[in-house]
Amino acid sequence: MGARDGDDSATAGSTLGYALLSLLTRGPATGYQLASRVKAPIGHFWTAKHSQIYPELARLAAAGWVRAAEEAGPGPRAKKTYELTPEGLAALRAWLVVPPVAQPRSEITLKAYAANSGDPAAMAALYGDLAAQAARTLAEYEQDAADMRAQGMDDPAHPRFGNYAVLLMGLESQRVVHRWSAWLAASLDGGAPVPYPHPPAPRDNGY
Amino acid sequence: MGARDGDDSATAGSTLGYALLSLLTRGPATGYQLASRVKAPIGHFWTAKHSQIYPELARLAAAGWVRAAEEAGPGPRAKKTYELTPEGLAALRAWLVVPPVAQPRSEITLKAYAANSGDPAAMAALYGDLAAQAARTLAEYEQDAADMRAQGMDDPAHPRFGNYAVLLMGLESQRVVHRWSAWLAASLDGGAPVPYPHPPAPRDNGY
DNA sequence: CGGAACATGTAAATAGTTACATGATTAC
DNA sequence: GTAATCATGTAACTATTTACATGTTCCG
Repeated sequence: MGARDGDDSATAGSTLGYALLSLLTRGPATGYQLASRVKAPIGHFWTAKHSQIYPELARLAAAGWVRAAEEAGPGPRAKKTYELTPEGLAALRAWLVVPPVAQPRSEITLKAYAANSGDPAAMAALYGDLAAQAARTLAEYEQDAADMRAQGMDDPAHPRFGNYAVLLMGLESQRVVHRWSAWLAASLDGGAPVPYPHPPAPRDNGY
Repeated sequence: MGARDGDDSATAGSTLGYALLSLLTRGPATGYQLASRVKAPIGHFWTAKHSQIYPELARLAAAGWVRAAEEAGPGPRAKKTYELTPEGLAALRAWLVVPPVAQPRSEITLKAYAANSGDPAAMAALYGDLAAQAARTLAEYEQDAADMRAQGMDDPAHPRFGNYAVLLMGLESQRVVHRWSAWLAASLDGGAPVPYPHPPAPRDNGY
């Protein structure tokens, strides 16, 4: 129970709800716009289809966390532009400092667990492709990160600092996928142990 | 449609189903044992509760991908020990070489996206804690990896090579979480741009 | 004129979590 | 004796995906 049953201050939200509130801190948007905003950069770590977004926005509105302004829209229904309310911002702020519990999931790692049961050549080809793909994505992200730094987005005071932080995590993740997939492909191809290319540790920054 | 409707060769499985088949390649097990096997090491990348595992095993048995041997069990019901059938192994092998599509999800990265909306000191504390936790987990995994290498598990011919591959991905992931969380904490604490401590690239291995 | 982008919804199904329910054996 | 471990299930709910449904405007 607990969710949206009259008492707005005790209302609990879903992860997607908070993701939408986060997106609305960048400015008002329609459900349609949120569906595209959810693609970059946070889409690398959380996704949702419009069929999940629309009902969730209705719940957020019912809880008083967002407010909709209606206009005549292109299709048969009214276009609704949502904005964050002060209550929504307060709810978001409270959620931000709760330690996260959700476990990460990775299908490529799951497949690697059963590597012994697969055809070694076919699996080496799969992981070789994944490594190549990760290398391309990595190059893209490195360019994006440089552009962002040029705009001062690496400053925590910049209103879109969060975009930069998420991009850096995406960049690091692609780097890991690249290195690990390439190692796995080489191991399966060679049929003998291949040492993992651990990078030397960078200097410590005190944490 | 297509799922388990009579024609066993065209049967499509769920990701959890394939995860259970993978676990059964390590030997027969009860649902209860699979629920603990799913914890380490693949639990870092895929989890399931027993309430999801039992019905899924029933579906796999109906599809002919696993076979159950019944014995009198401790509780009111019979204990069922499942083993992989040749059809199950064939299905697993077919799934292994299909490029994965599932997007990764990460709640800590999602929270970082909204970093500007949170209290900087509280968020720095949260990410500092996450960095410290990741450092502890990392040390554990490094010990585990060394033990596995001592047992020859880094050889792709070793029957539990997959465990080693998954552990390496876990290790790399913790390294990234540690470095990135510490960088984020330092940025939020300082209120000014902090350069990201990118490690120097290790030598290339051809992929 | 045809297709892409804009715009919003619902229905049905699958996936996953939390809570309920039962009972033996073993270790402290 | 009481808690943990072994062992299996179901019910209810929440989360997510896929498919259905509608209609405009703008670009080529």
